[in-house]
Amino acid sequence: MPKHDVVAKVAVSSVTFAADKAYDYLVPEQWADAARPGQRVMVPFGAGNRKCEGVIFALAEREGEKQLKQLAHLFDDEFVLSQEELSLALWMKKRYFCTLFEAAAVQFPPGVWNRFREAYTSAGLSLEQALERAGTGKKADVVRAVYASSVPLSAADIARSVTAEVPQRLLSQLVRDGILSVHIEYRRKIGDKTIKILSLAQPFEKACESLGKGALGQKRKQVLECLQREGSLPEKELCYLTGVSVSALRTLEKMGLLSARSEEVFRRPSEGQVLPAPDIVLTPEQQQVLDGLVSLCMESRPGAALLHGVTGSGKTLVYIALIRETLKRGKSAILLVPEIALTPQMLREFSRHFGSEVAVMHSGLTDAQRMDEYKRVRAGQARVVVGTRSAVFAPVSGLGVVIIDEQQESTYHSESSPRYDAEEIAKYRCAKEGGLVVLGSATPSVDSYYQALCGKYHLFTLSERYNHVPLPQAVISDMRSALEGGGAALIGDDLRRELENTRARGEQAVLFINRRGSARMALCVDCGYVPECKNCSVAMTYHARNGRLMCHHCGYSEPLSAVCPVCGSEHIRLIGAGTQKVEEELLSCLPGVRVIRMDADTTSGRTSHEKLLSRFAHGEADILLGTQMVAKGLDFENVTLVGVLDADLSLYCGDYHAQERTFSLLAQVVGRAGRRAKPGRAVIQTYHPGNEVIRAAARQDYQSFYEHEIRAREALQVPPFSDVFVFQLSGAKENDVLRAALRVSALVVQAMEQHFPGLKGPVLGPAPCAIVRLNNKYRYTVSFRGHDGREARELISAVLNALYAWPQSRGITVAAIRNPPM
DNA sequence: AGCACGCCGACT
DNA sequence: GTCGGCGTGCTC
Repeated sequence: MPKHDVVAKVAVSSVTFAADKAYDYLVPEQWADAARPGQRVMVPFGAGNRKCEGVIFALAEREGEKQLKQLAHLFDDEFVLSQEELSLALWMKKRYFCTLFEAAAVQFPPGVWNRFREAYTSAGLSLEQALERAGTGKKADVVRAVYASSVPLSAADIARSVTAEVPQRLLSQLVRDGILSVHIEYRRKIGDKTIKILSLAQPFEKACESLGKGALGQKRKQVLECLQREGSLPEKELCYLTGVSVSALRTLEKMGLLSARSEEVFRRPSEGQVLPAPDIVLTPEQQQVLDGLVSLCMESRPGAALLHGVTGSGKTLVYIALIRETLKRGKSAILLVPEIALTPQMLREFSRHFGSEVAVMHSGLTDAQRMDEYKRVRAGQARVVVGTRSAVFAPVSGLGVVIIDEQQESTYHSESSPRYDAEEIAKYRCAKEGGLVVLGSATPSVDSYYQALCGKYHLFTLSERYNHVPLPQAVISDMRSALEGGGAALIGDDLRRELENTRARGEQAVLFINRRGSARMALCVDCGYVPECKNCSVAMTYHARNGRLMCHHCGYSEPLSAVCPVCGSEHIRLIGAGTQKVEEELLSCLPGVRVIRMDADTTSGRTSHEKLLSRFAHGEADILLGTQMVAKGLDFENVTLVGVLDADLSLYCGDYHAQERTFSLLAQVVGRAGRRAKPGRAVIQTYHPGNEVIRAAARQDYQSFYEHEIRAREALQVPPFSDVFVFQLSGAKENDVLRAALRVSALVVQAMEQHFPGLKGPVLGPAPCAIVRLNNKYRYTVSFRGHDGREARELISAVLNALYAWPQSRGITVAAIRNPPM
């Protein structure tokens, strides 16, 4: 009997919130010296002892005689969370109501979690012996599959090869009976990110011969036809165009009808051509802000600063100067940007200033690249991290400053568990490490601005545009008159005139269409039927490029039918002002105009996006037309006109963020015009020309927007005056979800009355979410308002635990969110 | 979430 | 008689 006395407290994946805690495992002697807190492990978990990933949170002496399981595997010590990171995970569990494992896992570079798998091989018996021991039925099939394979198979491989579900239990039994053996296999080192390009392996006619007749044959034929037309296509693209699944393509590949090759898809911005860093020349105003920020950094408890700079005031230059100062003091810096702003131009800019000191972290990188960057940061080779939301966890040492650019963007809130807010994580880290949080924006969130005015944040303002370029002159164009004149024109007279003038001067224009308005739906004119997604309660969107109706939420698609499935009518029309329709209208009112369209139809890959932009930059078109994606971060010398086609569409929807979002979007779009020498103009088309938000955005007048909005917030008692807590419930059966939501509501009321007298106030809901059914799950919310603090968090934890303890909550998942974005 | 244990109906 | 349906309780 070996002496085991070291116990590891492990956060285990696949544990639900209800059962979440650190589980005790014995550390086998072979690892007794190697095991450390923060290390990744595999553990047997649950009745089936299925192998789960885990993270050691602590090591302890064994106490009591309780039967404990052993760690199954201790991973290498390449990626280990520090004590601080483990503490952060504990804090995140309390704050975001996630599991310990989830909170720990986000702090590792993504690739580390899928570098291994459980692999099954023969235990060395002959096939006859093995079959005899295994018996008949499914077990025999599994045994045959594994024994026939020359390479180890994962559970998924086995399931695929016997074309049936294979429960873990069955595999465990076969291992226990000495028929199969299992080991953990590190997969081949992650290579460069590639995409799969498919093409016909045989001449089209010949390939068609081997297809079946039925529906399946038809679908396959479509794939072949598509390739015949296009030559070769990326796998994803082929799925999009034909609506078949990836696995269906794999089958065709196996049948020898398609051939595949790999192509590298993304390259790190090359470090070879590092240009000398240009001198930073700050305006007096910028210098003053910089001095203020730097002196805050010097304080022992720096806190947070809000940098409010109008569009074009040169915030980026201040960031760069601030980071430089931070490095000089021997500290590190993190700059967070919204996904969309992370353009190659911007990265190049940072490389020029900081060279190899910059590490980039965002989802466009391959896992291997992210791990490399992670290692460079941890080793102290890169002390400047530029990245999106998750870069806030970058393992820098001596954190001097975290800058969050365009701080109001909702991309800083994670939408899946752990639902963290990067800004809060930044504050937590800076509070521990003595760093400064800088929130930068042209249109700060109302909440942050309020905190700044209260003195909770230090407020800095950049009110002059860099080089004194004047703000664009914005015109609000009343579209109601266009409506009266019959026909719902998309381009009003004001905008048309401006477009003509701009074109006559040889300058360019950017037109922006709200995403909500760009959706084109199918409609049966006779019975009013609108095709909905079969998984979600939303109308499907028509995509001209593949002629299919697609669901933007779950990815389901079907061909546009010429006949109404309800009444049999053939009068199916497409409605909605898609970018394509706008393009048609542009061409008819400005003959010969050159338009580049940017939307889901024209930009499927990252490269096509960039290609379109560079074509526009080179003057290959007069007008760039697109959805949100044209609103941000673009900076073209020759663009002097910006048009917003439907400014209202995001105003009157749903929650209390709508006004703020609309203002921010419009102000950014308007700010795009005339950023250099030439003066800019903007036309905002709206059906509500008197709306305060739109008028303020046209003037780029944040102050008056704020004054207006803060009063509304006070009246509604929403942030910053009160916090909003939302329980989001979802499940497959609508009645069950509703019942659970009612239960949550009752539990909250009860808890308030009995244990949390400090929290009182109306409990709202259950209310259906905007999209009640999403991916075949029904969704309801329950919410209440109150001040955030220990009490509120304890109440939520208590309610969640009580709900999970309630038998009828089976099959229901609940998330609790404080002040949800969007 | 999985998975096992347990208790009821339709099959060899 | 037993294979397999899904109700309920636990996971070191």
